[in-house]
Amino acid sequence: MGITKSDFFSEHQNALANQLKALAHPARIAIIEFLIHRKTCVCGEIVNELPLSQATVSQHLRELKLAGLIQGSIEGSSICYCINQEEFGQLAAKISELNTSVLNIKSDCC
Amino acid sequence: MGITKSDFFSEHQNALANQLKALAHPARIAIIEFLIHRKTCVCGEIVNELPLSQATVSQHLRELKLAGLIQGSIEGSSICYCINQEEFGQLAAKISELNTSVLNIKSDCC
DNA sequence: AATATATATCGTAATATTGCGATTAAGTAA
DNA sequence: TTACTTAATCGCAATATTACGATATATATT
Repeated sequence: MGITKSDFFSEHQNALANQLKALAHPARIAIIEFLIHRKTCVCGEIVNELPLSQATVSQHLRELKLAGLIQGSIEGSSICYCINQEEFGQLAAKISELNTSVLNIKSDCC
Repeated sequence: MGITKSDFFSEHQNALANQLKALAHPARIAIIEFLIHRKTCVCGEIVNELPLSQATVSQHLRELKLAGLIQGSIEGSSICYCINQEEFGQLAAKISELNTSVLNIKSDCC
């Protein structure tokens, strides 16, 4: 990302930016949508759903996991992934809050 | 961002990823929050609010504008910025929709 | 134990982002 | 016109991301 000056921004600004960044890739959105579509935990099928190599998919899963948006548990020889509903809900709530504030703005010049 | 294989993902996945990416930086969140806090269009003060150079802030504003999240209009010798409430609302709605679907998942294994 | 399957990690090349100084462009004021 | 102000753009260096082949790890099966 280049030299991001995180130190100069607030904790919540950095935290929100990090979670949004985790979601801000088509492959990772596709993963989330797949997990949503299946409505349960998904074991070992995600790689086949994406037009990317196994290594790359694993990396994307890792980033979603690091951001707390998904979680995985070992299930036999494969790994089950599901969305962390709590975290995802909190992220959605933050965006919703921002939007509520946005709706309070009376823009009269732009 | 490296070689992102946008071609292999759907239009809406790429579009959502792009808007999220625009928001996924602490400086750009700070800009949005500043515009929210002021509750009106803001002319020529944004540079002073951020711990970044004028050139860098201008770049961040450009990215937010490109993503449609803010808009600017020339006002004398400076430029007034405000949030594009319509676009921002649509982004928030998409996240909210995703979250609604997430809440429908019954995760029983993770 | 040996093999097969599933996933993570390493190493690396290609590309993108971040940040800033310097410059440009365009309006305002003198 | 000249000087001042404000914001965009250029060019570049530093750093981050993306993607993948190769390899490692860990469990399951034979």
